[in-house]
Amino acid sequence: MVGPAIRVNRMNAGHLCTPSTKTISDRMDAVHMKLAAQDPPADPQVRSTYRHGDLRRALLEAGVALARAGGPDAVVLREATRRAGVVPNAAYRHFASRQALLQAVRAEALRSAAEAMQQELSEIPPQPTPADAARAKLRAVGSGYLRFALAETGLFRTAFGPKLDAAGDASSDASTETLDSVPHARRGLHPFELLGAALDQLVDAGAMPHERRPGAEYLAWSAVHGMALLVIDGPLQSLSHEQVGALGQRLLNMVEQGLAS
Amino acid sequence: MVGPAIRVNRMNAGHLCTPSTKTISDRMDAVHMKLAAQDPPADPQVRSTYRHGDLRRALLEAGVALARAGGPDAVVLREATRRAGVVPNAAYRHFASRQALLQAVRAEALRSAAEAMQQELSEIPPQPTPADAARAKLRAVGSGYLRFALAETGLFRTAFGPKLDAAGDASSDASTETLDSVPHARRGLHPFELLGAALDQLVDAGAMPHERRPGAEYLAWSAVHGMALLVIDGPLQSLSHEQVGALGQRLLNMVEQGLAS
DNA sequence: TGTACATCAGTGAACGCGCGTTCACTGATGTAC
DNA sequence: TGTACATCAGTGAACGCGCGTTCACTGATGTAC
Repeated sequence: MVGPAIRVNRMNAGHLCTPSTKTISDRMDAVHMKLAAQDPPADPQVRSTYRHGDLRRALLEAGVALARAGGPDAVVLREATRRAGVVPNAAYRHFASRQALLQAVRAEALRSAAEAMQQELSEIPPQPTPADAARAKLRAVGSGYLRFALAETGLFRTAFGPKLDAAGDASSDASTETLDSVPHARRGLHPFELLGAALDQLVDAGAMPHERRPGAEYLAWSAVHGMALLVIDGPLQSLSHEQVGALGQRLLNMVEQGLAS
Repeated sequence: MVGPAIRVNRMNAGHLCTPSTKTISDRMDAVHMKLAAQDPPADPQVRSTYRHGDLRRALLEAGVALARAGGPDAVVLREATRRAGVVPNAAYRHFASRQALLQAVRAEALRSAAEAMQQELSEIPPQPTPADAARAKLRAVGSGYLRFALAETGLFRTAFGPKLDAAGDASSDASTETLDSVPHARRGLHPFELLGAALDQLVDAGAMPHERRPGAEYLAWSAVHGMALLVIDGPLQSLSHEQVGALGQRLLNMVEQGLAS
C-alpha cells in the first residue's frame, strides 16, 4: 500500500470570500459572479497538509457556490467534497448527512437574502412623514426580495424553495419545523421579520388599520414571492430587469393600496 | 430462449378514469384520491395480449398519477412503464424521452387546473351589477387556483412549477417556450386566459381603470401564486383548509382593492 | 525539553440503488393479393 | 376465402452514470508526563 497521496498546494485559508462578508452592492453583477462561481467546477483544490484546516467551512462554501449556481438540488455532497479537495466520506466528519449540509447552506442563503433587503432598507432617503417612512420600508423590503430573487436565483430557491428538495410534496417529516426553528443569521433578522417590522411601523404611523395587521405579512409576502417565481421560472422569464422593476413597483403599489384601504 | 412471458390479465381498457372526465366536485376528497393513487405502487398491471392496446394513454395516466402523488420529479419513466405492465424501453414507442412524457403530463395538469377554476366560475350566483359579476369572477378564478393548489398539490407543482425540473435555475434551452407554446386543453382555456377574461370584464364594467389593464394579470397571478406556494411548502403549511380559505379571501380583497383604486 | 501516546480528521475501497437510454430481436396484427 | 407478407409495438439484456453512505484504516496533531 502506498503512502497517503497528499495533493500538494497552498492551504485555502479563507481565500474564498465567505458570503457573510460579501455585500450585494455589486447588484446586477451578481449574475456574473454566479457564472464565475460555476467556472471552476473541476478545480482539484489541493492542499499541502494532511489535515485540511477548516473543512467544515470549505464544504459549506462549496455548498453555497453550488446552491448559487443551481439551487438546492445542486447541493451535492460528493461535488462539495470534490471542490474542497477531499474524499467524499470526509464530509461525514462535519455533517451528518447531505440534508445537514443542505440545511446549513439554506441558513446561509437566508442570511444573504436578509442582507439584500437590509441593503435596500439602508438606501431609503429621508421621508417627510412617519407614514411615508413606513411605506418606503415596506417597498424596500419587497424590492430587496425581488432583486435578490433575480440576482441570486439559486440562493433564492435554496432559501425559499420547498424544504424537501425533490420529494415533490414536501413530505411531512420535515414539516415539523416552524418558521422560528429555521436557523437564521446570528446578527440580522430573518427576511420575514424585516417584513413584519415594516408592517408594524405602517400601523404605528396610522397608514394601516391595526385590525388588519395580524397575518398581513403573509399577504404582502404572497404577492412578492409569487412575482419572484413568475419571473424566475414562470411566464415572466423573458422580461428585462427594467421591466421586472417596473412591474414590481406596480405590484408594491397594489399591496400598499390593498393593505391600507 | 423462452417464449415471451406475457403476463395474463384483463386489458386496461380505460378503466382508469382519465382526468379529463374527472370533475373536482369531490373537493377536498382529492387529497384522499391522491393517497389512493400512490397506494398501488407495485401493481404488476398485467394484460392478456402481446400488444398493449393503448400504451400511450396508459403511460400518460400513470405519469399523471405519479405527478399527482409527487410532483414533476416523481414522473419517472421506468415507474410509468412498470405501472403500465410493460418493459421500460417500450415507452420510447410513444414518447421520445422522459421530458416528452413529462410535457404531456404537464398539459394534463394544466387542464385539471383550468377545470378547477371553471368549476368555481360556474358556481357563482347571479350578481346585481356587471361590476359585481366581474369581481366575482376574479375571485372565483383566484379561489379555484388556491383550491387546486391545496387539493392537488402534485399536479399544481407539475403545471406551474419550474419548467426544467431539477436543474435549479431552469436552464435557457427550454426557456424558448412562451406562454402560448405551452400545450393546453383542446376545449377550455388556459388558466391564465381565464384570469385575463375576468380582468377584461372588470374593465368593461368600469370597476378598474383601463390604463391599468395591461399586465394586471401578472399582478393578480403573483399574489395568488405566491400564497399557494407559501401554503404548500412555505411557512403556511400548517394552516387548516379553513384558515387558508380565510387568508385567501383577504388576499383577494387586497388584489381587488389594489387593482381598482 | 524531550518522548509516549491518545485523538480524530481524512483515506481508500466498496456497496447498492435507480435512473434514462440504446441495441438487436420477436411475434401479433392487419393488409394486399 | 385463404395465404404471404410487411409493419411496428413490445421484449430482453445491457450500458454508464453519479449518487449517498458505510467500513476499516492511517497518520498528523497536540497534550500529558
